[in-house]
Amino acid sequence: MDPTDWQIVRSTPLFGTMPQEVAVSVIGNQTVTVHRKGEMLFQQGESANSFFVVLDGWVKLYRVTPDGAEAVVGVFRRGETFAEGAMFIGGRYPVSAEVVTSSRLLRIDGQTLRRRIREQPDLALSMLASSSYHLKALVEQIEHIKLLSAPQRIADFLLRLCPVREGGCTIELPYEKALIANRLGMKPESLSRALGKLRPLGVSVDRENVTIVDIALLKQFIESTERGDEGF
Amino acid sequence: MDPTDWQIVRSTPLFGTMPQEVAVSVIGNQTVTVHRKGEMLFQQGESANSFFVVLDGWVKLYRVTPDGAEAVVGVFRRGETFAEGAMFIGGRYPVSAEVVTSSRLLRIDGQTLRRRIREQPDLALSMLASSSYHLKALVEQIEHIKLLSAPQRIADFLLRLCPVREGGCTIELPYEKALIANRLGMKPESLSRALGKLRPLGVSVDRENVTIVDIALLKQFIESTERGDEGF
DNA sequence: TGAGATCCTTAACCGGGGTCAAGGGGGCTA
DNA sequence: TAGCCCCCTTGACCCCGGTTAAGGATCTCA
Repeated sequence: MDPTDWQIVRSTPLFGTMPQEVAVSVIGNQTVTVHRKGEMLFQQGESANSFFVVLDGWVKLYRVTPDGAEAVVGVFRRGETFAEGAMFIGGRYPVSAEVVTSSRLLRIDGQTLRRRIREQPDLALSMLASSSYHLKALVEQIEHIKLLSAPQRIADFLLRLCPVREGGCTIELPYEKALIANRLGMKPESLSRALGKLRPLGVSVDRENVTIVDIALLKQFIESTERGDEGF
Repeated sequence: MDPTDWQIVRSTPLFGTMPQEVAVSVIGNQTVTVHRKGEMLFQQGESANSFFVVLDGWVKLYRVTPDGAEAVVGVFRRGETFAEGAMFIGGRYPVSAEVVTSSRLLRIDGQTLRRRIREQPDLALSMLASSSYHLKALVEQIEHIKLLSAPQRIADFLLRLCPVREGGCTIELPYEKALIANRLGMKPESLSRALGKLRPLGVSVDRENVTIVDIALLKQFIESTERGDEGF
C-alpha cells in the first residue's frame, strides 16, 4: 500500500466519505495481492470472508449455470469495491469472481470489518451507501437489457468509458470483446455487428481503439426509440 | 399495527433477526398506510426519506425510460421490504414504485432509522443483510434474462410460487399477466405462448389458476439447455 | 340483461440476434 | 520469417420473441 494506493482507496464510494482514521482502522494492515489474468478469486457458493478493492486491473463477477453457461453481472475496475454485500447474506458469495487482466487487489477481512462496524456505526452507513450503489448499477443493467437494443447497449457502454462529457474522444476498450459482449448480454458476433451499426453515428473501431465523433449523437441514439438502422 | 402485522414485520429478513426491543425502537409509532391498485408510492429521482414493509398486497418497482417504456425490476409481497437502500445513495430513489393490488404498507422514516443505526450498530448489519438479499435477487434476475428462454423463465417464476418442494400443486397467479410478463422481461403475448409451451410439461392454465403436475419436471426443464419445443 | 371496457389469447408476419462456419490479421514462439 | 494460435469479423441461415391485429372471455355498471 503506497500513497497512490491510498488515494485509490479513498476514491471509492465506500472509503471516500469516512474520516481518515476510520478508513485506516478498517484497512489497517490488510493485504495487497497481485493476480494475473484468468485467476479465480472465489466461486459462487463459497463462504464469504472478505471483500475487495481494485487497486489496478479488472475483475469480472459472473454466475454459472449447471450446464456451464456464464452470465457476467459486473466488471469492476480501479477504484471500485466488490463483494461487500456477500458477507452479510448467509456468508456465501452469490457469484464467482475472476481476474480478467493483471491486477492488484486489496483484500479486506470480514471479521475485522464487522468489529469496526460495531465500534463505528458511521462505517455501516458507508457500507450501506456502497451496497446501494451496486443495487442501482444492477437495476440499470436490467433496464438496459430489457429495453435497449444491442447497438444501444454498446453505445451506452462506450459513453461510460468516455473521459469527457461532450464533443468527441478516442477510448481504449478495457478488456476482450468477448467479455464486453457477455457483460452486455449478447454474443461476440452480435457485438461486432452492433459496432458496425454505430458507424453511421460517428463511431469507428480499430482493434481495441474506438473513436467517437460526437458524444451527443450517441446519447440521442440511446434515448431514441429507433433501434439503429434507419436512414441509408 | 395489530399483532398479525407484527408477525409479518418480524418475518422479514430485515426485522426478523434483531432483538424485539430494537425492532420496536425502529418501527415504534411508524404509520401504516392503505393503498388501492394503481397508486404511486414514489417516482424515480424523488428524494428518498423512507422505506417500506409490505403488510398486505403487492408493489412493483420499475424504471421508466425517457420515451415512457417500463422495465419492472421487482415485485414485492407481504413480508418483504423495499427501498431500504435508496436512502443511502444520494437520497434519491433509483426506481418508481406503484401499488398493483390493494395493499397495506408500513412506512419507515429514514431519519429515525439513521439515528437508531448510530445507537444500535447491529441494526446496520441487518440492513446490510437485507440489502444483500436484494442484490442477490437482482443478480439472479440478470442471470435469468441472459441465459434462460421465455418458457424457462416462467417455469422458474411458477416454481417460486409453489408452496411445496415436490410433487404437484395448484397455484394462483398473484397479479396481472401483463405485469408478470414485464417482470420476466417479455410481452404479454409471449407469456401466453410460453405458458402454452409448458403444457407438454404438465402445466395447465385456467385463468389465474395454474396447475403443475410434477415440480421435478419443471426444475429439470429449467436446467436443461433445450429451450422448450422438442419432442411432440 | 346488455353495452363497454379490460384483460387475455391466438394467429400471421417480421426482425433482431443467436448459431454455425469460414476467413483474416496480429502477436506469439522458434 | 515462418508457422501457429487466438481473437475478431463476416456471412448465411434460422428461430425466438416482438409487432400488429383480431377475437374471445370476464367484469362492471346502467
